[in-house]
Amino acid sequence: MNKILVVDDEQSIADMIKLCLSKNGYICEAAYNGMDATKLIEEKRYDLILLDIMLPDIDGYDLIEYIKQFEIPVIFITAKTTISDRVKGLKIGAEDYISKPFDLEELLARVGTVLRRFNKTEQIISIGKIRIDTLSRSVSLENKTISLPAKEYDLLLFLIRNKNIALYRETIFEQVWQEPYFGNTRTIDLHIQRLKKKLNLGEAIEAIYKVGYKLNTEKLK
Amino acid sequence: MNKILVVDDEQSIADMIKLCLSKNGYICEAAYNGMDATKLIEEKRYDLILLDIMLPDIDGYDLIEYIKQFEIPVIFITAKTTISDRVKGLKIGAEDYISKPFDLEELLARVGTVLRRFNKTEQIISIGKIRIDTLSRSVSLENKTISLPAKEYDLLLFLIRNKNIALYRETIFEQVWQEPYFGNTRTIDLHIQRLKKKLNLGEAIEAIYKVGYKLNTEKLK
DNA sequence: TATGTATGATACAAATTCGATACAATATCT
DNA sequence: AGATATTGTATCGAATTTGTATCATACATA
Repeated sequence: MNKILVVDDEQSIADMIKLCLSKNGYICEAAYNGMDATKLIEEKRYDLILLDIMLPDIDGYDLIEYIKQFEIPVIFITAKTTISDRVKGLKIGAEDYISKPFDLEELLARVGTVLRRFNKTEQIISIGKIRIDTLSRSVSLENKTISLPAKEYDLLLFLIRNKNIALYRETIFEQVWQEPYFGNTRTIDLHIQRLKKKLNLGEAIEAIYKVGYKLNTEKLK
Repeated sequence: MNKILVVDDEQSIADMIKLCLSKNGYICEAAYNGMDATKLIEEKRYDLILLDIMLPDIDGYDLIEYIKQFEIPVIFITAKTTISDRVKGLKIGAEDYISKPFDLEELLARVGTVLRRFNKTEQIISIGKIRIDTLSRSVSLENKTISLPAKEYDLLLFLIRNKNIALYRETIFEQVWQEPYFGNTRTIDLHIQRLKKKLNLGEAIEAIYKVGYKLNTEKLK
């Protein structure tokens, strides 16, 4: 469970975000001004901070400077959308930014991405003889390091996080490739084959005819 | 089978939603005002309620308060899209909201998500000696895994979800094959036969002369 | 009971899918 | 830039699924 702090002086917005995140499996707290935020950050270990740059008492850019020492990733929430603001935010150390008014779906997606990027989720995943270190993005099979390119790694992680679930090609593509799926492409199949070969998953990754694939943990050797 | 109540004073919209949900495997009823809604909610056990907040006789926010005691998740349908409305809706206990005009696909997706979140969808379906895991898309008979191709699997699920109901070939075809039915084809019969054979359903799947088929659970061994 | 039609059974043909391989296009690194 | 690695497309063939055809049998109804 990841802990997230929302900092926004517009209480309604902070609460909405908090509610949304809470409903989606995060532990979430809100602060309505900069001072409270700093106190909370010192007290607790957050995995991510959502920060409105326009705060009444403290300048958001100062606050992010302060947060840096704790090595907590930050997503900017901002009404300002000029390029220069974005640049300033990102330059100064924000991991991402999102402009008001925003879609909660979008927010969730970004939160997920940043948390994953910082591997605030599980660090070591072991399954069968495969071991994944999400921090270093390295994979080993029977203690021998296997080098996996980005897409194959992402696909593997997705399969493992959804093990024993029949996954439609569409789902796989949209989650791993992050683009809409129009069918009639063999890209997924190719990558599946490569994974099977490299990690000896010939048995465990089952093709589901006309549907997609499934990682069957019972067939792991 | 999930039961869903749609509450909207715009009768055309309520009916459209009802039709859409019915066609997609939900049991759906509609209420066109708040009073009728409360009566229905007391009578029957719904798995989900789609609620327009702008009702003529009862305030939507009051209605949701009333629904709380039944622990039924609610999705707001709203024309209002201001942040403060969303906040109010979510704060007060709605699981999600969807703004008019909305896409029926989107509605279906959200309905599915909320039902899943509340574990209202059965992941495991057991019927007689047959057991289906809808997540892994696997079927077993007396604990032996039976591999079913896509169409047969879909057909089986449809029969089970509509057990003890006489199903017209037309209905079966349009639901399982998702294309219009022009008759004069034996496709369904074939698939029925294959299911019977593989799953020992010779008795239970009854042919209804000139109509179609019925899965009779009383004749399950 | 006779008759026309509907369904069951079997065989077979058409269509689709998926694994394998080769290779071209991109991206990354030195 | 050149080399290397990654990523995706194209093609082929085997296996599977899916649907049609055919014949036998069962059924409803007159």
